[in-house]
Amino acid sequence: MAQEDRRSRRSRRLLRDALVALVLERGYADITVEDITERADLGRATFYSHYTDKGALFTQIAADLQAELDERLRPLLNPPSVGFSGKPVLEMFRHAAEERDAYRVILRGEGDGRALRRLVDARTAAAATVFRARAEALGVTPRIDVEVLARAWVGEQIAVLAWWLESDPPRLSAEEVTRMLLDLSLRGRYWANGFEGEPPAAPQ
Amino acid sequence: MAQEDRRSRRSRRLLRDALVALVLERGYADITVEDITERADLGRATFYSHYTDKGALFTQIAADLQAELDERLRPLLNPPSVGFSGKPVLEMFRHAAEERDAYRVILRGEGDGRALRRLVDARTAAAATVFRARAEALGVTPRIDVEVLARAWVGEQIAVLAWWLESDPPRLSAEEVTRMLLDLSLRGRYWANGFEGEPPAAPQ
DNA sequence: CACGTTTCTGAACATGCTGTCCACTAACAT
DNA sequence: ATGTTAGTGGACAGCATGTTCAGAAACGTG
Repeated sequence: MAQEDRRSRRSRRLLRDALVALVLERGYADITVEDITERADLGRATFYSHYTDKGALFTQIAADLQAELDERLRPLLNPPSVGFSGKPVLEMFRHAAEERDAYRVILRGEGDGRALRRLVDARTAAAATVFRARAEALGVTPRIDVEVLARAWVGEQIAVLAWWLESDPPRLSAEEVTRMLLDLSLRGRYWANGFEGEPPAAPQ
Repeated sequence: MAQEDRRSRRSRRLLRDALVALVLERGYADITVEDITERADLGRATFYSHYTDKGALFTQIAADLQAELDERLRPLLNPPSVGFSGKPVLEMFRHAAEERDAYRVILRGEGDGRALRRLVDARTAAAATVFRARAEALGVTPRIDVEVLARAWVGEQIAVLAWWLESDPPRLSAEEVTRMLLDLSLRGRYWANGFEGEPPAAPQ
């Protein structure tokens, strides 16, 4: 009743780890299948018995990560609440911290950026849905196009996350960064420099 | 006194255009040097008399574009003004509209995302400088870390720009999108749904 | 433990792209 | 008209790819 042969699991894990490590060191394009199997201490033929090529392994890694993130965000996005708690953002940052290297690979846009685009598109779609639901619940028409709103919001998150994951050691905690992101996003940069005393309280 | 042989200019331009077109069609990784020269209607040997490899051509394209953008932004960023006019953002959007295909290639993160990262880092550095100068001129301490502020602001711009360049035909003009971006960035999403009546006027 | 099954492995192979070289021709600037 | 520079096609070795196969090793199970 075992789900899979232990050797297969081991090999896949080794190949995955080897690819991530090598991409961080030398970049996706400069790596050969043999580099990967050498680092993983496996025969080259073993690679091809698991994946059709380097791209397939990379795609799998990205897809797994994406699925894991979606899984963790699901309970926070469903049902959609009207207020912005910032919980999904914090959860993404925590997930990224746990899977730091894999995230760095993807956020660097390795592999022609397909994986990154996929991630951004998924988060953007989710954000747009929330914004639309919120506008409808409040019976208002957003002064800013929802698509622009969602792209900007996700662009902000991803850009800051990418920077945060590359800084070593991190000057700020996940909680601090996401608090800033949420604050900035809700209240705007206008207040960011201390203009006009205390800014209004953020909504719940 | 001619700066360069007409044939060289012609070949470089043809190779450049061919690469950009092919990358948009099939993606950077799937393209061979022969594909490029075939599309450009040149001999393969000609390619190697101009560039060492595919990456060199790509890097050159990205560097040229970057230099052109920097040139156009220089007068708008120097000297740094205290207020946010949004002019640099609009100028970038206009430049991108003129060089749409080349921008799309770079913003998709083709070529392992190096070119995109370079672009983002340059704009982030410029933004951070402006933010710091502004905070100092006003004698205030920003409530949000300047690095986070700059990363978020540039991430917003780039994400929206990438989306805008891919939409066809564009639903919004460059002026409309940049106005939204500036508005959003200055006043925040808190007001974006029509909360609390009129938001405060943006600073000059 | 003993069994049948699955995975790993190294070697060999054809294929395709790379980057270099060269001799020849065409296009150029003056 | 002339000397110079660029483009061309062909040939070449080098390297990574993806496939195949038969033997060895590790596995799950009863």
